[in-house]
Amino acid sequence: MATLKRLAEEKKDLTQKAIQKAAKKIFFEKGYINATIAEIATLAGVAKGSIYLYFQTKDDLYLSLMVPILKEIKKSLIDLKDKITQGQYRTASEIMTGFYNHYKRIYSFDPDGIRIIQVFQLGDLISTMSEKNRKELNLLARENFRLSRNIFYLAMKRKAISKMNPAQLVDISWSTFIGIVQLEESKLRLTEKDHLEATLRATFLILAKGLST
Amino acid sequence: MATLKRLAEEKKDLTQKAIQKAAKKIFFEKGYINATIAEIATLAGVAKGSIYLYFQTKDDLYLSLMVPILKEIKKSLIDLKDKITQGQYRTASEIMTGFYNHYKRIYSFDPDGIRIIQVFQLGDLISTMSEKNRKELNLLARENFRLSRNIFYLAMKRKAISKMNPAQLVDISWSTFIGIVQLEESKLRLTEKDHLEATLRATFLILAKGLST
Amino acid sequence: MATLKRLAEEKKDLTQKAIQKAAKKIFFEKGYINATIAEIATLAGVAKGSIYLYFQTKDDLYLSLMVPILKEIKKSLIDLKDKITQGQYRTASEIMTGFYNHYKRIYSFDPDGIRIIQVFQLGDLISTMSEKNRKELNLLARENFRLSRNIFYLAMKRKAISKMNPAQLVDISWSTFIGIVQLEESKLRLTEKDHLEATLRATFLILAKGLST
Amino acid sequence: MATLKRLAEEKKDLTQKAIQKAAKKIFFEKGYINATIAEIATLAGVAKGSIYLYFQTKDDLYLSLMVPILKEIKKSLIDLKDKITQGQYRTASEIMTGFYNHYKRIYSFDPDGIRIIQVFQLGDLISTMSEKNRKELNLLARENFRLSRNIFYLAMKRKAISKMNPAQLVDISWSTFIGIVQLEESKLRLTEKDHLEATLRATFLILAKGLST
DNA sequence: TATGAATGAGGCTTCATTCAT
DNA sequence: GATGAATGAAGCCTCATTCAT
Repeated sequence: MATLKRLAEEKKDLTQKAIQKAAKKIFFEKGYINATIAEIATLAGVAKGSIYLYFQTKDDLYLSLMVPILKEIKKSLIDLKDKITQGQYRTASEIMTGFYNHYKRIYSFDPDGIRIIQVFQLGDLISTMSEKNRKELNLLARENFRLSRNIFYLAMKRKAISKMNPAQLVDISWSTFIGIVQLEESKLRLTEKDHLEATLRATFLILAKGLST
Repeated sequence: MATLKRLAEEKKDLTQKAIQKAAKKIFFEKGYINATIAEIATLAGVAKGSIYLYFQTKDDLYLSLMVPILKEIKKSLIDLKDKITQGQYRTASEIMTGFYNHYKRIYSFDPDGIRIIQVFQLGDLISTMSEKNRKELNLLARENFRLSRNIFYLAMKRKAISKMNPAQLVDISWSTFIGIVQLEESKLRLTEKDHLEATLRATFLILAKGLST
Repeated sequence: MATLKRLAEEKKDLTQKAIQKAAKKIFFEKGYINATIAEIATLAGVAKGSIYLYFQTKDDLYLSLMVPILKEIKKSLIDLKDKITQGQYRTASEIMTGFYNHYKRIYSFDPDGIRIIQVFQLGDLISTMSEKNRKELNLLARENFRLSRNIFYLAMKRKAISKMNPAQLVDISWSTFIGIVQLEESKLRLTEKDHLEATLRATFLILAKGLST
Repeated sequence: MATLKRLAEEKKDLTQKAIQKAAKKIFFEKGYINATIAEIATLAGVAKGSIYLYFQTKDDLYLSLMVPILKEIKKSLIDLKDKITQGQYRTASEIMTGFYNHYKRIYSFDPDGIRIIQVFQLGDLISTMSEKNRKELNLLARENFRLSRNIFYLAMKRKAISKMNPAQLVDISWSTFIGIVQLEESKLRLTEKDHLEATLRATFLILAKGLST
C-alpha cells in the first residue's frame, strides 16, 4: 500500500518535472508573453488541463521554475562558505574568484533559470503566484541572501576584504552578475559573440582589487 | 500658409508626445503585458485608433520610449567626456565618480526609461519594431557605446585607470548600473526602502579603487 | 473506452456540422463581407472561440462549405456517366438533358453552395485557406473536371455529339450553368420571379442541338 | 464667368475620373474587401476626404465603375443592331458571330468592369448605393436589355434564328458570356493560360448551330 | 488523476467616415 | 473644394482556464 502510494507520488513528481522542463524550454524560446500553455502541454506530453493539476496559473508555473536554481545557488554558496571557513580562500582575490566561480557554476547549471529570475525581478508578473510557491521562494531567497552576507562578513572579519556594509556588498555582487548576464545575452542574440565569461571574470578581478585591504 | 502647416505639425507632435507620456506611465505601472492600448489612449486623451496614426504597433510604441533616454545618455556622456578632456577629472576616483553622476543623472531623467531598456534587453519583443525606430535605436545605442569606450580609452591613455579592454569596461560599467537598478527597484517594490543611490555610489567607489593605477 | 472516444468524436463532428450549417445560412444571407463570426457562432449555438477549434480562419470556414457540394457533384457525375455507359442516354439531346438534370440536381442539393463556389471563383479570398482544405478542394475539383471530360469524350466517341475539344466543352457547360444561376438569382432578388429552371432548360436544349451530329 | 465655371467643372470631372481609375485598379488587384479608400486616394493623388466629395460611400464608388461599361455595351449593341437592320448579318451564324464580337469588344474595353458587374450581380453590396447612381445604373441596364431583346426579336422575325422567347435568349447569351469570363479568369489566375477567347468563340459557334433555323 | 473540448473575455488593429481648418 | 488628423465601432482571433467525462 505504502509502496503503491509512493509509486503514484513518484509518477506525479515526474509529470511535474516534465511540465517544468517543457515550460522552461518554451518560456525561454518565446518569452513569457508568447509562450502558451497549449505548447508547453504538448511538449511535456500531457493534456492542457493537466497542467492545472500541478500549477494554479501560468504565472505560478513560471515562478516555480525559480525554485531549483535557488536551491542550486544555496548549495553552491554553502560550498563557497566552507572553503573560506576552512581557510582555502584567504585573500580578496581568492574570495572574489570564488564568487566568480560560484556565478559561473549556477549560470551553467541553468542559464534559462537566471533569465527567469530577471523577469521576476522586473516585476511584471507577481500577480497570481500561489501561496505555496511564494513562501518557498521567499524562504530560499532570504537564506541565500543571508549566506552571502555571512560570507562577506567573515571575509571582512578576517581582513581579507576591506570593511563595508556586507549586505550592500551582496547586492553589488549579485547585481553585477545579473547585469552582465543580461547585457551579454542581449549581445549574444544580436552578434552571436559570447563574451559572458570573459566579462564576468574581468569584473570580479576589478572588484577583487577594489575590495582588497 | 507655411505657418498654418507648421502649427498643424506642432499639434501633431504634441499629440505624439502625449501618447508617449501616457504610454510610459501605463507601461511602467502595469508592465508591458498588462498595459492596454485602450488605457493608454484614454490617459493620453485620444481615441484608440489615433495611436496607430503615430505608432505601428504596441511594440513600436513601447520601443519609441527608448529614444529620448538614449539621447539623454548621449548628451550626458558628451558632457562627461568634455570634463575629462578639459582635465577636470584626472584620477580613477574622479572619473568613476563622473560615471556615477552620469548614471544618477540619466536615472533621474527618466527612471521608467531605464526599465524599458531592460525589458528590451531581455528580448521579449523585438518582433514588430518599425524600421524607422529600429534604425534610430541602433544608431543611438552604437554612438553611446562608442562615446563610453572613448572615455575609458582616454582615461587609460592618461594612466588614470589601469589598462584593459575599454569596450569590456563599457560593458562592465553599464551592466553594473543596470543590474543595480533592477535589484534595488525590485527591493523597493517589496520593502519600500530606497537604497539605489547608496548602492550605486558604493559600487563605483569599489570600481574606482579596482581600476586605479 | 473505444466507444467513449467514438462518441466524443461523433459529438465533435456534429458541432462542426452545426457550425457549417449556420455559416452557410449567414454567409448566404449577408454575403461574405458582412457575415460575422459572432453571428455564426450564436446561430450554431457555440461560443465564438469554439469556431476556431474547427476552422483556422473565417476564410477557411467559408471554403470548407465547398467540399460537400463538390462531393455531391462527383456523385451526380458518376451517376450520369453510368447512364451513358449503360446506353441509357444515346443522343445529344439525351446527354444534354442528362447534364441539365445533373445541374438541376446539384443546385437543389445546395443552392448556397453554388454561390459559394462563385465567390470563390471570383477570387477575393484565396488568401488564408488552410493547407488541408486547399488540397481537398483541389483534388475534388480536378476529379470532377476529369469526370466531365470523360463523359463528353465518351459521347463524342459514340458520335452522339459532334467532335470538339472535350475539355473546352466542360468549361462551356459549367460556365453556362454558373452564369445562368448568377443572373437568375440576381433577377430573383430584384423581381421575385424565378426563371432559373426554365432558362437552364432552354439553354441545354440549344446546346443539344448545337452539339448534335 | 461661364468659362471659369466650365473650367472648374472640367477639373472636377477630371478628379472624379482619376479617382475612378485608381479605384478600378485597386479594387481589381485586391478585391472589394481588401481595397482601402486610403490606397485609392493615394493612387488617385487626392486626399482621403476628397473622395467623399465625389462619392457617398465606398460601395457607391465601386458601383459607379459600372456606368462607363454599361454605356460602352449600349454603343456596341446599337452598332450590332444597325448591322443586322442593314442586312449585313443574316444567318444565325453571322448574328451569333456578331454577338461574339460584341462581347469580345466590351471585354477588351474594360476587363475589370466585367468583374465589377459580376460582383454586383452576386449581390454582396447593394447596401448603400446613392440614389443618383442607382437610377443611372437601372436605366442603362434596362436599355441594354431592351436593345438585346430587340436584336433577337428582329433575328427571329427574319427567320435567321429559330423562334423562342427573346428575353430568355438575352439571358442565355449574357449568362454564357459572364460565366465563361468568370471561369476562364479564375483559371488564368491559377494556370496562367488564357483560354477566354477560344472558349467564347467555341460557345457562340455551338449556340449559332443550336439556334439556326 | 487525466483529458481536451468548450468557453468568452478581452486584446490588437483596421478603416470608412467625419469635420475643423 | 481640398485636406488629413481624428474618430470609434467593429472585426478577427487568442488563449488561460474550466469542467464534464
